[in-house]
Amino acid sequence: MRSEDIAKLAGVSRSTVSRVINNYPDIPQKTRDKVLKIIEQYHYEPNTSARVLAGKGTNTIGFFVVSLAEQHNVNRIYQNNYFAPFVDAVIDTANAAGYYVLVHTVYSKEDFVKVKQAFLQKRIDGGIIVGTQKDIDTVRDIGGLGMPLVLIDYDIGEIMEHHLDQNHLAIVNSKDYEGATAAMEYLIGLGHREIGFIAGRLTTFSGRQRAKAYEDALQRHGLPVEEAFRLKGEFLKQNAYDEAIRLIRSGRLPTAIFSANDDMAIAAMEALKEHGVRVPDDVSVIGFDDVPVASQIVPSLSSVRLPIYDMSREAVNKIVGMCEAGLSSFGTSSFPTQLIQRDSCRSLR
Amino acid sequence: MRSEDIAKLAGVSRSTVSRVINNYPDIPQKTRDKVLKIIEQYHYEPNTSARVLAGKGTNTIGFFVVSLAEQHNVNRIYQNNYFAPFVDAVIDTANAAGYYVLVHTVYSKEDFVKVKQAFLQKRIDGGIIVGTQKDIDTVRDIGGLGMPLVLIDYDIGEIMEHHLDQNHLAIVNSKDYEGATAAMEYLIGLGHREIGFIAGRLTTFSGRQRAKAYEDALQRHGLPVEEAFRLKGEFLKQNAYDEAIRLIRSGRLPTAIFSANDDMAIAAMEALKEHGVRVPDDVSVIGFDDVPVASQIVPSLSSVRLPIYDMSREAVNKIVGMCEAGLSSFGTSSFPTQLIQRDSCRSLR
DNA sequence: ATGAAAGCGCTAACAG
DNA sequence: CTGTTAGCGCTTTCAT
Repeated sequence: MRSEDIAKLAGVSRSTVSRVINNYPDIPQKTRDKVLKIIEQYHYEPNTSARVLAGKGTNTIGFFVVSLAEQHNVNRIYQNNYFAPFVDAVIDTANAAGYYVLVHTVYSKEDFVKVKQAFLQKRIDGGIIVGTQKDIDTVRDIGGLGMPLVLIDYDIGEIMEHHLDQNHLAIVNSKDYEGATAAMEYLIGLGHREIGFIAGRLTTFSGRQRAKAYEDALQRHGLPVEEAFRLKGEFLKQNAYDEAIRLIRSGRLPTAIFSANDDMAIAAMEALKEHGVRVPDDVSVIGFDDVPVASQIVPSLSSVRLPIYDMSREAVNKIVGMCEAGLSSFGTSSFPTQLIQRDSCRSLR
Repeated sequence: MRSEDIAKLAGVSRSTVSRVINNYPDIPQKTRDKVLKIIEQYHYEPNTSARVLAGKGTNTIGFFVVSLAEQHNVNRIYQNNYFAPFVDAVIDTANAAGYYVLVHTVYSKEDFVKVKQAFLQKRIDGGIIVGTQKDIDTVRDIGGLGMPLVLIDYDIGEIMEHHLDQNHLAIVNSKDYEGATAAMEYLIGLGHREIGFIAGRLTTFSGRQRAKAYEDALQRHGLPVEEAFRLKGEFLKQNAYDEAIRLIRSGRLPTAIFSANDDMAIAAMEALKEHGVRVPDDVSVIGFDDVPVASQIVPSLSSVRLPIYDMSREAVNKIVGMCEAGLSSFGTSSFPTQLIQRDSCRSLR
């Protein structure tokens, strides 16, 4: 069933059918109804490819989840408590806005060609990327295509510095620095002076912000900076677990550990537990992200809540705005986080 | 940049460019290289809409997640431990097979028109649906379109009974009946005779299978069938929590509870804990799905593991097979489950 | 207010 | 082996 068939059945021309479909104003109600009736009756739906080829948008956005470090992990992002909510929230919001969503995962540099192709082949009107590495090439590559792009968790400084075209680019972040600072102030307020840190991927903006907040807090309060207490977790459970074991074996433990995300905090807690170190009695632990499990484990994990739903909605709104109105809404939206106090931290006072 | 531009630059015709792109055999290496070089050089990518319009496939599959009961829950599927892994596994597998994935959520009957449109508008070559209700209309509607369709968790009996065209339809299930039976046998083997059940949505195939296995097990062992021990959870945490409270207040508890999924089992455990009922000391609990959290809570939850990754891969393989070769691979693939014993069940002997 | 016709970028007979 | 040509189904000037 093509528009021409509808046209014949309704006794009009294809142009008229097209006008009805696209809600052109100068068309009498009578004609409109006549055409609409046939369309209904035959369950006609215009062919998307033809419409796109004739100049319409695809009404589809791409959502790209970048997780380069997890390349060799079979249970990949769905074991990752950070990305899953973004995927769902973006889909929900975009669907509600009448957009289809093409979701693609990026585990390797090569996967990026698929992302680029999605744009270049005109499969999507615009795209959202989450988890981008501090890799200006990639951003320039994709951003240079001149198509609407929203980056979730990216340093606006990078963009400015490299003079990227900002007309179809937007950034959505969370206030990670503030959130991490809140976590540190909380621990310090509880009387902790020896505080360890499990770092995330420093190639991500949030990873760097959280690390910097840790360092700044120590310095601000004149607390000791122990290299041995600084673990490299890369946002991954396994790494955090291994590093925690190493720390335990070293014989010297801090009184508190701030982890750059909950997944790693939980992994570290497992390691501690297995070695007879009690949380929070011996060591306090606080995470980041406030993933659903955080409240379900024992002891429940204190954390910093990330407004993932708000961030996702903002990202979708921005991309839709750019796709439809050609709105060049450059700028960073930064969403506040919230300290969630639970049972994994104890006061030393 | 269009194929014509490439043609000019390479000194050939558009057809030749097309032949190179589509890997036609009868084209000399020299010509091929010449064209390929220009394509590389200009980062040319053929316009998907044009290719599709000219008869090619979209190389895109749709993945539709149906969760009708959660319509009014803001934190929807990403709070759902059952769907999230499917989403990710399908995307991963399809991406690896060179396919793009259009993901859409269905929370209401109206959302189904979006699903139908995705097919009718030729946005996808085929689709996978998970969570379909026992609603043959929907299946007939979508299946009647004549496009490749794979249903995850659906009763093949429904298909047969209604004489649906089976040439482009396949079903992928897990052995829920066997899995639920294993869970029941496990509890019974531990000496439990009063066993409660938290039912899932009986409109889903797995929901019905799990319920039937419960009933059959009781009957087979001549155990009492207490209506009061049969809770209606609809696969939702909140319902399970509320029902558990009701059961506790009734004053009579079974010695064990089999929950049709882990989310509900965990919710029930919370309710029990809040009312001073100890698990597994007072009541043993076993769930289904073996979601990641199951092993992380205290006590760790015994469960039945679902081979989500295998099911997803099979679904993708089937859909890809049907899309590419026009393979009419009708039939049901049914994947075995695995009983996972943890700390939430105790022996009464 | 509506129809005719050109064209979007590509593929696939058909010729040669 | 390669070029010419006719669509694929729709939108959109341009006429009328």
